[in-house]
Amino acid sequence: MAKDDSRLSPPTVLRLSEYLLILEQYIKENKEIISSRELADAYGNNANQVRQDIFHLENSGRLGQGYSTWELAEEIRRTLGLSDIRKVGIVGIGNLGKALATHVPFSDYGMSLAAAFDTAPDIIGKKINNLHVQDFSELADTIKSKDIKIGAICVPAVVAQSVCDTLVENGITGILNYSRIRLKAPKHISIQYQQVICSFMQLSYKVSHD
Amino acid sequence: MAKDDSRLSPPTVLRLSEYLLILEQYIKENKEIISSRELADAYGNNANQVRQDIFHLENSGRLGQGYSTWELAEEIRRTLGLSDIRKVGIVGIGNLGKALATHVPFSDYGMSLAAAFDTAPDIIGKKINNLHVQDFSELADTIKSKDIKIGAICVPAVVAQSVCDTLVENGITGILNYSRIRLKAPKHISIQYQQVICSFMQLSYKVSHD
DNA sequence: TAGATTGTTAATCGATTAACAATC
DNA sequence: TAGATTGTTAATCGATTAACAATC
Repeated sequence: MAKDDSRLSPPTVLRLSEYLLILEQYIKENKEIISSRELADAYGNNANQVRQDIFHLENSGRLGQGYSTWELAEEIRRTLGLSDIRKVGIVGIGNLGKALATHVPFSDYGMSLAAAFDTAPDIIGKKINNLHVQDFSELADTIKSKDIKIGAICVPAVVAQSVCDTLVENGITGILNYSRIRLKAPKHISIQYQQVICSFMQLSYKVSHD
Repeated sequence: MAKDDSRLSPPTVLRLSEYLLILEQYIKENKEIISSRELADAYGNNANQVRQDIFHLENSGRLGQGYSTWELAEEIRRTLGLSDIRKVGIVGIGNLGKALATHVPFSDYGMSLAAAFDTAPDIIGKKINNLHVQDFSELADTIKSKDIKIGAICVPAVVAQSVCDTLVENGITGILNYSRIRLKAPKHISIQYQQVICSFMQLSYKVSHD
């Protein structure tokens, strides 16, 4: 039964995560079945690509009958490593950090927000999403004791690298970087860049070529 | 002189925008020259790819001598359509919208934040980054009179589609979507999805395969 | 000059699209 | 059964990597 374990390509991983959002919508509306055609229409690609993506999962739909929305959602979650709760920590509770902490539905997608850190005295101790913002100096202890493996960096550029270093020293293996600099880290650390200004620039290019 | 005008590929456009951030750093540090090797080291890819990306620009470095940081930056800006100021409007001034409005350095990259909208009475009228938050009902008039072409949607999922429709009706051609739903819009509208939870999921996959 | 480094073509690799037999 | 739809292979397309002559 075990399909060959080779890595999924980044574009496929991205699309699978986006399919999941669509599936949740379907599930909420009590739709139990979705075809590759429907999913493609909702996503904006084509049925061939949807099937090819799903083909890489270990098991999927029933020949000729479409996919069970919740079975497919579950399978995507499992494949993305979201079956046992992944704990996330956010460093920097400015507007952006606050937005992540309050609006990202971690628990709907197999994750949990386990800690939030800042250095500003007027923010430390505040409650946010059932969590007390902790002093940055407690970071090392907390991420070790809570076994947090993913960190989101939402601090100003000048301190981002040092925050990164601290996270790495204490066992974080995945970093989501919202700061505006490239981070240096050992190769075994996965870094995902999420530079807002770059999205606007990409859009600018698209807009100017239509 | 005109190089063939064919579109740059999305991965190339993304990288170019990211190179620009690195170049700005170099320029700030008064470094005038950068080699493909250095840029690749800073970015985390290889010199071949850097040169291949730059090759698609109309003009670039000097054979054997590396690239002038500011000439290359300027050329990237030009290519991405950032030479004449692109006006951006943000809809939804919650934590996320506020973060975009206050922390994204639009003006450093050939853009300008020209308007911000919300529906909450306690937010409307507030000053944010030299801009008064306007009532959503003024959106149509404002984006037409100010000729805003790019809109960022930072509203809750339930109203995102209707905001999108309003933007499209009034001449917006590029949309940055931070809401958690897929938007339906005419084909000539460029939509860039920026779903935060999906970045976390991608990271989860990476982390679980190391 | 010699070493460094670009511009550019060619080769490789990987992702998307197309096609269709198998199945319900 | 016939129509719909999947699983899966093959063909196409595009992006990355390698290589090197040209140039400073």
